Amino acid sequence: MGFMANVPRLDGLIERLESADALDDLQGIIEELRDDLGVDHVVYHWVNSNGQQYGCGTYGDWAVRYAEKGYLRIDPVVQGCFQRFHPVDWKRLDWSGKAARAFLRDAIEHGVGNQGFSIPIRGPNGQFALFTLSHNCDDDTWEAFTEDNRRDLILVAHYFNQKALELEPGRTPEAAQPLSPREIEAMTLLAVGYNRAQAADTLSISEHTLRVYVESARFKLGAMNTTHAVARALSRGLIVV
Amino acid sequence: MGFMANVPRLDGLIERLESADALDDLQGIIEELRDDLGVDHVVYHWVNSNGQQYGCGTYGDWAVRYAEKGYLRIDPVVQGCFQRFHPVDWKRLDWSGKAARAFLRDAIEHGVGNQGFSIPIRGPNGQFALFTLSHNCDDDTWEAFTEDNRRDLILVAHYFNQKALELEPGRTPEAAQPLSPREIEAMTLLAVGYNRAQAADTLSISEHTLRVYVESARFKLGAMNTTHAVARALSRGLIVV
DNA sequence: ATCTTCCTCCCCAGAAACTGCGAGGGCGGG
DNA sequence: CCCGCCCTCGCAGTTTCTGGGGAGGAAGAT
Repeated sequence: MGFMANVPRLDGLIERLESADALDDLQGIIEELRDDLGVDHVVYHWVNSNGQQYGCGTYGDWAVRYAEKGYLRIDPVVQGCFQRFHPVDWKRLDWSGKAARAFLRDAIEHGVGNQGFSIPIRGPNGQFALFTLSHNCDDDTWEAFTEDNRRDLILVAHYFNQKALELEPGRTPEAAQPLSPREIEAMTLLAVGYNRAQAADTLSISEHTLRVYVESARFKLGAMNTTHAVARALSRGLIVV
Repeated sequence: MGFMANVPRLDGLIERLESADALDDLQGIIEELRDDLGVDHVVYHWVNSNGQQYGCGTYGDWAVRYAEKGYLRIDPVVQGCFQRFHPVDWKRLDWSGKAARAFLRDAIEHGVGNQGFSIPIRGPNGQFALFTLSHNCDDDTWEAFTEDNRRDLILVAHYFNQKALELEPGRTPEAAQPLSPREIEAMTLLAVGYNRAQAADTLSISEHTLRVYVESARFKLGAMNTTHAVARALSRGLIVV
């Protein structure tokens, strides 16, 4: 397999993905993909909304350092992809800011390539993941490579996330519990700045009733207070502001 | 051309999608895709969870009736796809329940095919859309057709949604005034359920100081209260919970 | 037919958050 | 050098939220 080849045997890869039945298989598949592509790193990174992370890939100790340092909060790749729909070249992200530059320096020192290409993927309940390629080369080479493989990579990322969703053990049971229509309305109004009286008035119900909805939603979401509940509902995609 | 052909000229279609610069172009592209595929209907449906909808497709008056009747709330396709990641054949959805069956009967009476295949797509800020094919044929034919075209359809749906996101008028990227590091920490802690005392303690500052951060963030975000501010910070990707 | 879930309404007291006032030191840019 | 922004801290009064009760009707599911 040569240097930065096109995605090879896409069919075979996706078939292997579909027949995988353990997270360890994913690690193997991702390493195979890295070798076939000829890039330095391939990483799948699950950004769980409660701060936990799951990932597999070829970053090695950088992944450990990343988690230890809490880089998730300042990583411009995460920040940028979270607001985008399409795959993004790292060069197009906002690397201004002291923290971002320090992060980048640290990353490169720990073996991450100077080039990167990340595909955001979103699933139900606000799930968010990143499928990332990283490599060391010049801009033109990287540009050509990503353009050639963009569509195939989108598909691979999609199937990879599908399998990861299936296999992920931490499928929070409480996340499955949906909110009732009234609860959604109530939470949405609170999320856009209404206080309880205003929200109740908007829904033409008593403030007490609205309170019941909010409490019910808070219970379902496992939240400690209203702000927490609204944050969780937003993170899980149950409401939209 | 012909009956239910494979996705033809995928490259050309995606190129047309990428060069589209108006929502009307999308309507044309979707009609072309329907003709090329040889299916009865192709529909792109933007489901905003606050009740607003945008769609384009070939449903004609059914789309109007759908909106008028508020079918969004009972449509098993929407309900089912919202909880799923992968494309889904309508047969695999839950059609039990009186409302669902009545809805299905009404749909078929208004020209919707007895077969359907819907691809859920999710974008930033909880955006959710459906890309749907519908047709009239037997189960085996439909099964074979969707299996053959699954990957191409996923890609088309992805690029279609990307363009729809670009062209959607309601995209007001409000000046994302950045929060200071301390403000981000404070808002993040509140978003994960801490109250002000706990958050202040965690940051090793006085509760009053924390309050100042929250007020400052609230002002920057144009929010009316803490809950609102946290919701906005989350929506704009300023904090990650 | 029964059971669960949802929607609606009520009271009260304590805890927490909001509003508005003010103050000082540090750090970087014009 | 001054201006603006960030970080830090205090008091007091008012409003809002939280948590504990209870209660009845309507709809859908088993």
